[in-house]
Amino acid sequence: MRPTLADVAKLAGVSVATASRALSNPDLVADGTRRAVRDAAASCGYKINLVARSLRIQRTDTLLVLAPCIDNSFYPGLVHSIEHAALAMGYAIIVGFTNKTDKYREAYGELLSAGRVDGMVVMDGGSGVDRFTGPRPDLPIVQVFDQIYESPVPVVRIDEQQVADLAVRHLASMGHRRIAHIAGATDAPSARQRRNGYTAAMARLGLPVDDHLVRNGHGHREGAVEAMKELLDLPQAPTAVFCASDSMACAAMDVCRDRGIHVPGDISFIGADGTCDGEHVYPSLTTVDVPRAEAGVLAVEKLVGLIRGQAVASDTMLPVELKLRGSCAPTRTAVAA
Amino acid sequence: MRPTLADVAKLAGVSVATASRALSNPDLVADGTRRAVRDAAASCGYKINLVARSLRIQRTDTLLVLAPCIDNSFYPGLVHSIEHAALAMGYAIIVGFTNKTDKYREAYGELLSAGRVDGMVVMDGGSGVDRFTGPRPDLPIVQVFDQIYESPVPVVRIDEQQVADLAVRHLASMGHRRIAHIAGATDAPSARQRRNGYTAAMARLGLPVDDHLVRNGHGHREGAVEAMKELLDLPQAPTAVFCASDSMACAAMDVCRDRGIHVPGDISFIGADGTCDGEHVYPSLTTVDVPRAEAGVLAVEKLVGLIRGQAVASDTMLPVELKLRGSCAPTRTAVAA
DNA sequence: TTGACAATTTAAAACGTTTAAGTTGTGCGT
DNA sequence: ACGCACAACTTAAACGTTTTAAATTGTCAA
Repeated sequence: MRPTLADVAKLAGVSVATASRALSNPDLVADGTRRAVRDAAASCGYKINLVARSLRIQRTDTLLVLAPCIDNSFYPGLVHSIEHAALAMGYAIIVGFTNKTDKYREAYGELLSAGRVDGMVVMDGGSGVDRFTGPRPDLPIVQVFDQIYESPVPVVRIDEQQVADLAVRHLASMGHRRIAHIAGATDAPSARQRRNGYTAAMARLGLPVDDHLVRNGHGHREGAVEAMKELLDLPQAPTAVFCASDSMACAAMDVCRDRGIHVPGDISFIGADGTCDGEHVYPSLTTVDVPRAEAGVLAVEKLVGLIRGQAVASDTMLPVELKLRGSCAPTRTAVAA
Repeated sequence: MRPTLADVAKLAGVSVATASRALSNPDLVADGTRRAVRDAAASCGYKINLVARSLRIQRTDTLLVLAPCIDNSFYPGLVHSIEHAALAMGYAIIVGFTNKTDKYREAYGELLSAGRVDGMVVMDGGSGVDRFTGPRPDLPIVQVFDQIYESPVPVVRIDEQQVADLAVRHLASMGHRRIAHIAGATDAPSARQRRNGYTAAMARLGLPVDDHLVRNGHGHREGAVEAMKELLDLPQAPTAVFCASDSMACAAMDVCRDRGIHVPGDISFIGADGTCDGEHVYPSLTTVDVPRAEAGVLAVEKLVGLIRGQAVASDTMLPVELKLRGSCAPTRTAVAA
């Protein structure tokens, strides 16, 4: 059997209370006692039982991080920064990948409801606000990017409209007028906002908003491939495409390569998210960078504030910026002019 | 305050013991009582406190999964299968990314030592057997692919020598004789074994083992880029390269593209791991596929067996297989012949 | 009416820690 | 010599469950 504090206490010839203090609150005991207890603990290989500790102090010092999936390269960096920030603040983390299914969402949500974690960072926009029956919103929860819970559950996010605006304006500045959009999963709020942002930006610039130029890529490669094929088969194909994610942009560029269409000579591409996906393709992908690392750190700080009962800003909006790489070029007419 | 079992019991007019039974062991109480307790629980929004439960039953029904990093695309699929298998067997999981640092390894290892999880799946070969001071080896631990703990801590793995053998034999069968190897991180046992396997396979086939043809890619893109440049600058460059991982192979192929060297016309590439990395590059990467999904499931089954005190096989070896794609071609001389 | 027996339910202990409140002992000022 | 402050330690309660062993019911046969 594993030695408990009682064993250590007996070994050191003190009470359990003193043993506890000596190990976790050393200032409160005399030097000699402290040493005796520590020696006793070491000699019998004592390890604290964190479950018992948590029950007593009513904290677990653990956070739950809920991400949609592990295979999308958008989240690793985000999870990483959250993990780092959490550990620095004395919290362990549990990462849960929901795979965008409610079954998993609820399974992990239980951990918060059942007190196994002190708070939760949700990054999973979810397939429908109404269907997600997560933990009660008055528990410590912070959302990142996509919103599931209504205000006042805090959120750290970016201006999704601005993402689209930067992308479209960049393409327009290079002379493009027929700019297409390959949209992300329709049930993700951020994808819908990017789509709206695209339409708004086009209108603002006086560019024709042709419904045929907006295709649903469903947020994954296969969808983007399909969408791109449709775009290329149009009577008047676009000269530029704004994709709602880098992975879709890469897939769409692959379609062009297969058809012998040159990027960016014949057609320009711009992605969004700033993931490493677009870094090692040819040509490398120009994209709108999302500050994931900052978002992660801010989310943790906010969550810890919430847990400690402090007041926290409920809505934080982070700036995005264009990351220029090699997939965009001026139109032929613009070059000729 | 959150309602406890005592609140539910009072509300239902029964004792705490009966309330507990009604909720977690329904067969042991009368129908009416069961209904009364359930109604009471629902009406006051009772949620069980898993920490208290764990303390009492001396189990957490949670497993720890230790992966080296989240950004390497090798692990997501593995973690995924582990997660799935664990949930199916009634276990929750905590995924820890060690980033290959001992600080993180120890931080996560504490969770096992301190009883916050029932067992651990380790996939982190680690930067040195001796430096890793993880949980005691007599706790329930299963290793996947890379070995940190000595036998008898069980391991699920593949024959790393066979990985190299398949790769080299495939290239040789296409007429290649000057076959180079870009090796992985020197401190990872699996990388060392692949390297040895390469040498052995070359020797077995009677091919010249030239020290200049073996380069250390350190397991990451940057290292592979450096290694590939050196290989191309050799007086006699190789006609084929076996890379210890897909990501390194992709990076190495990028170097060739930048230099105008055609793959597979001028030089052939074969990777290892079977990740999606090599799927969407051009040309797509021929590779030696590692059965990650199976390994994950087996590891969990083994771990749960260990936790339940059953005897488990200590060493399971899984077969690997060649996954043919587009990055290998016969040598010019082989074609001419 | 009584005892035996099964079906329910309950009281109380236990899991391993932390901590409020209480005890002891020492030194110091008066 | 007395009381007092203070340091050091201990006792005991508490956290919220589960479960053993015991108690309470009700039923039925003798």
